[in-house]
Amino acid sequence: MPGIKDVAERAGLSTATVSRALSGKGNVSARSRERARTAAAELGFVLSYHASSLASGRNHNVGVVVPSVHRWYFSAVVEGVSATLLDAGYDLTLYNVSEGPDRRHSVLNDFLLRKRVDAVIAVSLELSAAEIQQLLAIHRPIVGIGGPLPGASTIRIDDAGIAEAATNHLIRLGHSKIAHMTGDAFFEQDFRLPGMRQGGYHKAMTAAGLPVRPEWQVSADFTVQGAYASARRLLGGTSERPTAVFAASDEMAIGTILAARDFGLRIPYDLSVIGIDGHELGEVFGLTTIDQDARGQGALAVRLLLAGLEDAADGGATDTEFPTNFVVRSSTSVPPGDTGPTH
Amino acid sequence: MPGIKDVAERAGLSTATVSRALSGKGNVSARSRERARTAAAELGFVLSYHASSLASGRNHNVGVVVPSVHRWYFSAVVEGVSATLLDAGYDLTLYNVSEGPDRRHSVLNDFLLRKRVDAVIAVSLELSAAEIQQLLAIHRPIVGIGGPLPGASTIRIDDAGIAEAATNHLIRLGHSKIAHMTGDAFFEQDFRLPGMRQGGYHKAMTAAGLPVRPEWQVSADFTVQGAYASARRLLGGTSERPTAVFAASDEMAIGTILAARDFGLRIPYDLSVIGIDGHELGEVFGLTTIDQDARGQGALAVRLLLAGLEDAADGGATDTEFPTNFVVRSSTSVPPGDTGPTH
DNA sequence: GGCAACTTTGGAAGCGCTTGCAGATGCGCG
DNA sequence: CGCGCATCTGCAAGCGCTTCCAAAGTTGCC
Repeated sequence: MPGIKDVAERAGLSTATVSRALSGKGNVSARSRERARTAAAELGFVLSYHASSLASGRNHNVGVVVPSVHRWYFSAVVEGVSATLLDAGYDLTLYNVSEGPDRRHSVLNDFLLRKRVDAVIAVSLELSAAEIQQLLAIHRPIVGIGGPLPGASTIRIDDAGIAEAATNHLIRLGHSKIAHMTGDAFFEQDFRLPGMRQGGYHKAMTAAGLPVRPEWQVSADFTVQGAYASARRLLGGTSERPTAVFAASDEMAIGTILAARDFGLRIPYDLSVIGIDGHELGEVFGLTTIDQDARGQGALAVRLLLAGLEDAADGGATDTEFPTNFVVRSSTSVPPGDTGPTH
Repeated sequence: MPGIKDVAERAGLSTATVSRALSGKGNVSARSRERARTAAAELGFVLSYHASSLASGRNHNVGVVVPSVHRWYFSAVVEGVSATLLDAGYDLTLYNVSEGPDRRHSVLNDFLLRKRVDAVIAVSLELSAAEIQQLLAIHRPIVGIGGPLPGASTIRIDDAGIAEAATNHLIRLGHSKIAHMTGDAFFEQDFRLPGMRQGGYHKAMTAAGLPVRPEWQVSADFTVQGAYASARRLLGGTSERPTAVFAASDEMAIGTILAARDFGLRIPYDLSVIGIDGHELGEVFGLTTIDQDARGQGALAVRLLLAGLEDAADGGATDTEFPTNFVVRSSTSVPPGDTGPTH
């Protein structure tokens, strides 16, 4: 493998000049730059990543910690992160910690702290204050996607607000018997996202003077299959059936629709369903939802990070609210027996 | 940040001994090892990744190239890869090349070749002979998952065989009007997987003396929504309707089931559907399928790779066939009007 | 008890770059 | 024409480890 020395020799320059020429930093005459470039190209030379990282202290590598890349939201975020990072010439080191907190812990200690990454993006992961301090202590910017990360920059959507909006959409259509499907155990590790959305639902219901019936509060694990099981219980039970369901995610909304179909309920005539996410499958099910551009969130996270790395001005922690987009399709309409919206 | 020197000083040893003690390579007395360990722990010392890589030539990092981490199969493989790699103390650098061939190309040149990774795992990506040579030339073992990669080790399932088995399952139930949904454009970049599965279908049909009707050969992009659209055309068209559909993936099978339901077809009474994958949603839909353990494939790939790296005995290219598992659920049964299997 | 054969240790030379520093070169202007 | 300043270049000192080599310490055996 050719080294920078070989290039220098061939170009008739010193390694210092070649290094400057290829990296674009420092003053180099056009002639030298050209020579260095052609020599490098002719030899098929590529900088040794480790050598330059060691010498410069920069890695061009960011660590991404996600609960599970096999889930819709996280993989979408990772795609956004990946594309933006690749464009900027950065590597992405993936830490998929689906095995649980132990894995998360060891990843932090054994990998992230080993000076391999310039920064870390934590998706929907709640790090302890101590963990954040560790990272900040070694001057690694952190950005969290999906919730507050004390001391770090974050990107999040207005969970409470959109949940309220979703609920209000149903209320405005004339519904009063509105159930809510929220998240459960799996998302304990996250930023209490289910709680925030639930809060928005409560707020809207209360503001409209509607009862929040306990038997209409169900939960699932944010998957279609989990929601399907929960929805069967909700809709097939002996208690009165709601006329609308607000699910905290599109996958859960879809699970609910599937369960409803099993009971012969027609969507939206017998049951309105609304979700949150902007899942690709939404279209097939005609799902009304609030689209959060997960890829866009990932891309933004990277841009924030890189801005911070380049400026070196440690910018301080910022908290960015990412915009969402209400998408009305055919899974919501007026309640059964109703003739139109309340006004 | 403490360096190995600080540890050596504190432990009253040389850096050489500390290095050996911490890495476990070379002979070190129990006493020295203990001292080095405690000193390191007390100082919160972690090896600098780049420095040790540079000095040793080993990276403890493998590159994983996938078409898109947002798709079921790839993300499952990545999870398997990730878990196994993390256990072995390796980093995983993710190259998500969903933006197309240009991205794939630049990734290879700008990243993989920069000596950053010890090995690469390519998932369902067809690399050109030249690309493979480049990687092999710099002594980077490659393993491909999902098809033949000339010169590299591969892991794959018996696509033709399971497609044949799936088709035979339908034939044995008494079906003769069997449609096939195969993949399309997106998978051009892959290992002709659709073609292999199609081949198996053809073989089974022909062996049973059944016609392969062109109007029953449809294709989609391996997604639920794509298959849904195709299936609507297949089932809602004017031509005779098949009594069974063999879809080349579970997601496409699910899309087919959804479309069938739209037409009021009952599964499996009016239409049998079988897929391939072992998708989590299979259970909700009662989908009969052939389970390929995607996570397991990822894990195996890593094990092969590490074995190769450790032995340094460049093992040569191996081709491993990964076992699959037939899962019969409720989406397949005898054809309408039939009373039971043929024997 | 002495010698060969191990085991353990430290010195020091890199690994392949980047970058501070100082010298060389070029240019504008009085 | 000479001086000052800006631009370009090369030398050499690292970056923080690993590992070769030789020296020192142990052990076992005849």
